[in-house]
Amino acid sequence: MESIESILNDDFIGKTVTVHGWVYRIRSSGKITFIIIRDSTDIVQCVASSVNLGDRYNDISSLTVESSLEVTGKIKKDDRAVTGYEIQINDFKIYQRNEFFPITKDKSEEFLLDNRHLWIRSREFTSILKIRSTVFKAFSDFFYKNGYYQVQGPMMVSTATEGGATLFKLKFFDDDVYLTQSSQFYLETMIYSLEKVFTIAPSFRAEKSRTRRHLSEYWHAEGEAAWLHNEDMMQVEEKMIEYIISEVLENNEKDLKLINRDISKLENIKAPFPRIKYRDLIQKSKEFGMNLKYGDDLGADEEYNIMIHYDKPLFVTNYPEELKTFYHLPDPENPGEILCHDLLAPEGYGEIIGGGERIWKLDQLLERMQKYGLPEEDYYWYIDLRKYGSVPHSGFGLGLDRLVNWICNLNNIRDAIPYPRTVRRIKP
RNA sequence: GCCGCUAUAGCUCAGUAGGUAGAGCACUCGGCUGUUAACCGAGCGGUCGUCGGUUCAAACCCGACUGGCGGCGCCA
Repeated sequence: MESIESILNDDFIGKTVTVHGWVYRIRSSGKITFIIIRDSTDIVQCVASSVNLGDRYNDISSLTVESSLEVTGKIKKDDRAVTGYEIQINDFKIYQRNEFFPITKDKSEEFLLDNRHLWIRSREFTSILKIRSTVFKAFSDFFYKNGYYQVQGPMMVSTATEGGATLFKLKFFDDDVYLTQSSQFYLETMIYSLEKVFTIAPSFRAEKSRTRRHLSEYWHAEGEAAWLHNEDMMQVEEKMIEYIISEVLENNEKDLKLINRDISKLENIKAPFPRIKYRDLIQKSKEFGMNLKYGDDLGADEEYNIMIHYDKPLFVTNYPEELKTFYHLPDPENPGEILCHDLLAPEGYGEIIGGGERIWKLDQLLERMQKYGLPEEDYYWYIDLRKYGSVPHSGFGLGLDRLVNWICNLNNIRDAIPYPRTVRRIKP
């Protein structure tokens, strides 16, 4: 048995091969039928003729799209075939003869989402999922290569990380628990032994967001490292993004072409990435056609207006403390600012990473928690980390689906994940 | 939470100053030995999202509800 990709070259001309897969297209003209067969690697045109197959010809010429089969035949080079070669069928085995496949050439967004379990077989989706696979692998590989350990936190938690309003609540025996929004705090507990850790885990946000860059369940890649400061962490992240993209370029060139991605834009993504302080960005906002004042948060429109001017990702640092949550370390040199960073992706995509240096001194953390009205009892274990051998440390959270969305230049984050969960979509 | 758009055949869509519902694709049958989401002929296919209102008459006008899509806020 050969993969389709492996037989599409001149070495196989004249040889007899067997491939198996699914009917991608089928066209019949009486005594000759063209069947395009698809497997996970590629597609190939196969020719069935009544002269070769005799009585069995009708069995194969009447097949329907997505029926599964195995064919054996000799390979011929032919420019008329979609991938340049074709198989002259002289034997075949049908595994399943389908009723008609529901997805045809006309398709609405809603229909395709309802039939996502079938739509993911499409060539575009297959390529996106291959790229996504590379992104996940490259993320892990990068951190393994840099001495990080992979760890896992719980998905069911009793406290919020970001804020109270966006948690999914569920019953846990007699108690209420929440689905995690971030594994950050649990990663922080592990740096005191492992020093450098990362995780890939789902995070859940009950925000009723109706946008093309939000999911209710998304894949969160997080890292946390002892002894690193904000700038150190940014250097790790830019190398990580550069590595992931270089791996995609190396392993998925065919897939990027199939989805019509402009590869030169990705080839340009090399560290270091530019950095700008929030207050400088506010000053510069007029150049980007906006009139922002200090204290304004960067919304989707602002990120877009900024990032269409950059061809590399951009770090925005030193946000005012009011714009971010309680655990960020205040900048001793710039009162009112914190040592944090967001990474905005180019081509208008916007935020893909949020990170920064964490407060590591006990009194400072308690003071900030009080300001935010957070109950110390619920966070006793997080507070304990500042009592026993506390050290400076930094971390980040990356939205892997957002990264895939950008790398594939997709229009909607839904198409960066096989089964998107949004406020309006829980099936299939 | 707020704003906008949308719902007609299995799928994509048209439809009318309010008067018995239409095309393409898919499917079935027939034809075709070089197709490229083939082509030609015939057939099959609808309680026009649901409920209510206006009217002699509603897919069409009005209201409510439900599903879906997009935008904002929030974030990754």
